[in-house]
Amino acid sequence: MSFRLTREAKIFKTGEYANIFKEGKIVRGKYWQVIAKPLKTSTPRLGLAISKKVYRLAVDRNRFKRIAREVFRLHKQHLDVWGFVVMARKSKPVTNLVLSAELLDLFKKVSEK
RNA sequence: GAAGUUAGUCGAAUGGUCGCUGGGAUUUUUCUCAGAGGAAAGUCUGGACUCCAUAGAGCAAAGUGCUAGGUAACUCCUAGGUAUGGUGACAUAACGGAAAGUGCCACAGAAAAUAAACUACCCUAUAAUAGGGCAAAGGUGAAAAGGUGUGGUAAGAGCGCACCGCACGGAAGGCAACAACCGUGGCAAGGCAAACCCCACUUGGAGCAAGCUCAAAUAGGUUACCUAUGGUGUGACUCGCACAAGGUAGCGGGUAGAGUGCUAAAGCGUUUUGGCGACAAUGCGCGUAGAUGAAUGACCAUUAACAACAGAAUCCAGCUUAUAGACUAACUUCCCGU
Repeated sequence: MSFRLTREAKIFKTGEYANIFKEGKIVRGKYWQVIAKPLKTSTPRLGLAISKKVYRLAVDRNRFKRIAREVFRLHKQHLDVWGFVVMARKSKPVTNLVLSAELLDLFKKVSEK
């Protein structure tokens, strides 16, 4: 069992993003918003779309990206094979633990929907 | 000891587990090395680099504006001058020109400028006013044609004189800006040039998504050959001439995409020498992120503290702004003790 986050597990192509945005299911939380769609690949895949409009500072955006990657990496064994695009939502600052807990919850919710 | 001024340093550390990006080794999954900042920020200057343009000169536009130096270069830095602020260490400065011209100067005030005369003061005539003299006193304002004293006068006034200030001329000294000092002048019609403007000097444009290389699919261009003793047009017909369609192969342009530019650099540390200094020369050592839907992280433990501002995107030099806390050196003022 590997916790590695390889290139196959990331979304790179513009077309793939557009496809998920167009046809995916949306789940909103307090701090996150996840858009997801089933895939035919062997593993689930992660894409990040943290807007400059939501968090102006690069430091804040990096923090959200890292948390999203970390949560995905540690739990992708238990996730369904979907493409997940993660977006941040504007909120008051909270601890990393709260953020990770909510994101994991959203990952599970979106595939049950 | 307290309060400050200036210059500078650090910006949590160590260990463990799970990861990320790049290089190297091994050759197929392991090992090993490296991996954000003092501002990486704002994109405000100046360069390197790339492409385009370019005979030369000027206009326009923009910028700069005390002096000398430093630098690849600058609107930067250093040293000095002057002015202003501070008891002081020090700090600050768009610091050329207002007798080239234009414009503006709110309110208040008699008057905001070719000066003028409201309340006053003085003289003459007459009564309540007129004519003349004057700018000392009052009041307004950010600003009203030097200040104090003394002589002088009808009252006054640089009208005369002394000191201070100012302007002009000379001038020790200084590379220079400037200026010790000496003399002359009774002394000037304000301010604003980060208002237009004048003077002097500087500047070609665009930027790494610059640019260079490779290069699918589709469409289109072009060349050759084939279908072909074919088709269409011209024509009564034949020859001839012109044109089109399909296929195959080649050529060049070029989109997606990929590579390159891409990190060794006006580099960092240090020795000696020159210089007040910015800095320069010299020897020795080091070899230091390079992503591209974008790495440098998460969790746990210990350290008295769980920490600010904040995340590289072609690279340098600077400027500006943000910054919890900790520390160093020199200097200043005040207080206490010897």
